[in-house]
Amino acid sequence: MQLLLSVYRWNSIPHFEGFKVKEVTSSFVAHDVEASVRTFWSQEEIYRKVKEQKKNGKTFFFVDGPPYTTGHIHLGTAWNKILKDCILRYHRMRGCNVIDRAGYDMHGLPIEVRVENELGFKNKKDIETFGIAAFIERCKEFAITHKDIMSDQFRNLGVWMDFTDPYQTVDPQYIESAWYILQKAHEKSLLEKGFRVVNWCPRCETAIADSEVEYWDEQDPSIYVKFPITGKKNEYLVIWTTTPWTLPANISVAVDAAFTYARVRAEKGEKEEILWIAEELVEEVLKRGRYTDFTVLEKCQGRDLAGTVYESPLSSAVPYQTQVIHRVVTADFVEMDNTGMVHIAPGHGWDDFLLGQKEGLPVFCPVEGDGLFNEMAGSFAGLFVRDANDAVLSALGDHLLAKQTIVHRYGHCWRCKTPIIYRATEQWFLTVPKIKTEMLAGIKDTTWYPEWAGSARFSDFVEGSRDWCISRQRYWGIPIPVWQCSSCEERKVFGTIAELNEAAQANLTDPHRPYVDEITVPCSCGKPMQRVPDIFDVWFDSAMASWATLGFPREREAFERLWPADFITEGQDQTRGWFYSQLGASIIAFNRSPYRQVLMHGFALDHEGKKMSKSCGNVVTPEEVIGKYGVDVLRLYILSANAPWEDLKFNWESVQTVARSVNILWNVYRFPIPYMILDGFVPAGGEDGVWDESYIHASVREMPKEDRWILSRINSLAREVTADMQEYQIHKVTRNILTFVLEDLSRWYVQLVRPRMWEEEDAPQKRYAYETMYYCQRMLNRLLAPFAPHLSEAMYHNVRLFHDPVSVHMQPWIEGTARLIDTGLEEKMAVVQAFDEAVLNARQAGKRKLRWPVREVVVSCQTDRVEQAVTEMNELCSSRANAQKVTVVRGNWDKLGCSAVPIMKAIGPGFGRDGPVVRELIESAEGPLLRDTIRDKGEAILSDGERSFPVTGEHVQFVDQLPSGFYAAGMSDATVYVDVELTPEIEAEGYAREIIRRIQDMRKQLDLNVEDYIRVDYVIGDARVCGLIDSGWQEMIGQEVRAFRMTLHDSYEKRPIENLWQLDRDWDIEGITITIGISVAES
RNA sequence: GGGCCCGUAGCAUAGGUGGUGGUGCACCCGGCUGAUAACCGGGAGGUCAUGCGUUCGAAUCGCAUCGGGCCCA
Repeated sequence: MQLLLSVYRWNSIPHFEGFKVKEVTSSFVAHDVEASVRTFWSQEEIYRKVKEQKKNGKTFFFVDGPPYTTGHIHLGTAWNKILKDCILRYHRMRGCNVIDRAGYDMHGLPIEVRVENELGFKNKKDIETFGIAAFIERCKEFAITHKDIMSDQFRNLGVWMDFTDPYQTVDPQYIESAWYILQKAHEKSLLEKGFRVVNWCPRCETAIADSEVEYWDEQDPSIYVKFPITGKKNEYLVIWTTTPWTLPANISVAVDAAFTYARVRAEKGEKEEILWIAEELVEEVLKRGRYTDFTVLEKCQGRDLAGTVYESPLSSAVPYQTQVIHRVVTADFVEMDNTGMVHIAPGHGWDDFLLGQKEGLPVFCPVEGDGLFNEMAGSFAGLFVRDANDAVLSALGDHLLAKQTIVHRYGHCWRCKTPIIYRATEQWFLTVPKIKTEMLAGIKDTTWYPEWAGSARFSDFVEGSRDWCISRQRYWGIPIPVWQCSSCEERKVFGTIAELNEAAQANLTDPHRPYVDEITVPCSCGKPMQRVPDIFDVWFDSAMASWATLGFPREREAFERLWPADFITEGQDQTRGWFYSQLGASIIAFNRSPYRQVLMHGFALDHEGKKMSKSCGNVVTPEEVIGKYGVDVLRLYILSANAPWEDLKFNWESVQTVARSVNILWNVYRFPIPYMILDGFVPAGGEDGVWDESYIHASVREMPKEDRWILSRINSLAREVTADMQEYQIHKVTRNILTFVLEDLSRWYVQLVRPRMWEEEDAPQKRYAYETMYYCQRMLNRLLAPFAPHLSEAMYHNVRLFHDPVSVHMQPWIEGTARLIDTGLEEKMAVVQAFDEAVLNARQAGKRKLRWPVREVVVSCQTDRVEQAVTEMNELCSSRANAQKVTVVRGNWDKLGCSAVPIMKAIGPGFGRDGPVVRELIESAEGPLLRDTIRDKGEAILSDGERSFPVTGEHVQFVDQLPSGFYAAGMSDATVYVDVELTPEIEAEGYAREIIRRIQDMRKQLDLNVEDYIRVDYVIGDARVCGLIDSGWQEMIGQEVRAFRMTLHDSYEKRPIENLWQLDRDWDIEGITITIGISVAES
């Protein structure tokens, strides 16, 4: 036997031409491995070469959902790109020519706000003063530098997408794609200009989308206000609001037609008033107003109140209010809370506005874009709306019935966090509801993963879609390509820059503001047409990504060949974001869904399932994980932790577990390498430097069972993994692969082939082991490549032959070869594994270490399955169990006795005062005989010589009695019995193995080379054990530990004093002290 | 307030079409020591969020409640 105690230096090992496998580090150092792989990729331009290799394959058109260029990625962004990367790598391995152009979302308010902060700006006037051109150049610079930073971060995740030429929403060509769609919308009459109430940020002075509104709790006044009814004395309608500043714009009061309202006389000390309040709420409202008593005078339904005319309580402060005829109307959104009457200001609320349209109410909005009241607001002019609340309250005077404060969710601008207001303004809209049917059909034409993401969630969302306000009163964005005549109603929508240049006789190249604003187009009426000043909502920008990334409309060929996208994947928040905007735009432009398959993924949350946020301090960054465990561990963790569409609850412990699995993988990989190097192993057929599987296919029939088994297992694995990939069950895929590595490769196959690996002769058995192991490595690397691209590359790189492709990522995917799969063998091996576990279990019960042989293991089995497996694999079973023989018996084992235990609970009532007699009879009966009798005849007659007692199954239970020295353990459908009784022979071998192990350990402590010989001098004080070893085991020990000379003494005193050993120490073996000294022999 | 998803041992995760809850980590005990700052085995640990219902029988089906996520209002 060959000893392999020290680490080989690879350059000192001879190797064959064409295959130069190297020794590898003893544990997996992620950073070194990943860094060297990264260097290899960039130096050898592997990504480019892989794409080159696949360029004639079937195209797989993927569209990257463009991240916003904030400049930093978080765990969710990392997940998103890792998911995309592994799917794209998988398709490339399957031979696809993958369109993998990355994209970036680079316009919009977030960047404007960042730049404003950098420049110390407070509002829009500062920007105008600074100059729009200078400002947007700063925005552009910000977007581009941050785009580059993010590309580097993505590359560091091992993501292989085209980051050298990403599509960018700021490119003129991209902007044209947006113009194109607006032109289409215009042609289809889906573009409307309208006066509407929108979410408005008074700081940014622009409309913002519903999706840009963030809600959180805010403290606001909660007031009850009396509106005097015209022509009645001292009689009021009572309304409730949390926004006093909207009262100057009050036009109406809404009631529910079916609610009952009460007219009550309310008393407060001397004072009396007549109030209208919803009947159910009277008491509560009056309590808040500190009224002392009330009487219900009259009741009526809401519909009867409609038409009632009232005065504004602010008419003296707001002159405009005196011109308004305020009346009560009915509405379906009124609820039975507060007063049951709703204050309506059509200029300040969406519902209010719609109701106003329906009822023909005037839209009054005395608030400017900066949130200040204008002259129309009378005495409030110049005040900021939220600051005007107090002024409004005092102007209400006695009309204020009650005032409290309330904490409620209120909307804020997502960028600057200013509380938003609702404001009626002129905006541009896409009338999405008109294309709802087509959108729903588009959803059905798309395959969704999971299915409910489309059929339930997204469909519901589209079902409730409203007009989309696409205009923003800002600077850094795609200008809306609408030119309007200054004098007539004429307007034009341009679809390309060329079209515009031609119409305007201009030479515009950069279509951004302010350059595009300078272009005027002559109108047919003779007057110039000017561009409307607005830009697009930034959410609109990415809507056309699927064709903009192909250069459409400027380029047509790629679009016609590739569009729509084969696949996209984004987070669940994009249901209302990118999934929606793309679908809408695509229906407008082409009347079909822009994607064929959509995978909706989850969010990255903290370990408690809470959102990660800076303020909570629970943020985990990708860099942190990479710093501790490396990129591939992060990737494998994130991909295996849960299904893609479920939220990820980040958990460091689980990351650690994945890291451990990866380390075991690394160990499995490096385990055979020293032996292969030593033997100069070259895989069969590899002499020409290219490996193929033909040898395995040709030899599989001759190979040992365990080799055939692992070959079968890895091919079964490939099949399962391929099937799961089709369904994007990536968590199952990665778990399955890691489990295979741990259970099948590391814990089983490697253990089984170990002895074959260290055989000295060039035996066919060893060759098979090498070939099998080599095959597994090559296959496993491919299966791992999409998920752990660095690790698989590093391993592949070391075991590939000289003319094999240089990268594992150029290797084809494997789907599993049917002829290598032997499910029967896999099932039998599963039985052996269960047997192995049971034996270890029984040994433990019998306190017999695995190192000590046992005489016999008996398997009593209930099924053919176990019987066949243990019979056919008997040799393997014996070797695993370290047993001299493994015996299979069907049914009960005849040496198994049983003892009868009386059940007194049944014997007492059954036999009365004879109970104790029966008990003794049962206890002294012969167990097996009694058991068989009761089994066969239903009862047994026990007699004490005088009387007989019929005993049945209810009186007695039977307990197995193991023969002396045997210990049992159960397994599925069988029980194993292990005889741990010692014989001198077994004991001798046991001690010999114990001694060998100690000497090996000492060699390791001395850091001896494998080829070094030693001298051993040892003392066994126990005369009997000394005798056992001396009776023929010394030679075996000597061989195993590579000793020239073994000197054994039966007492310490007999040791030659003059000898000094390089290492000399006492060992306690099974309670016996053995002293061992070793030294290197000078040959 | 509404839609969708999720809630299984300390933590994480399996459990189509209902039939006595598996696995990994951590923990405790033991083994191994020619992959070794590794590895293997065993043990303990669960009101399957809660309640009600359908059923001979529910983690699995239905309804309601609570908690979490995304989205909408």
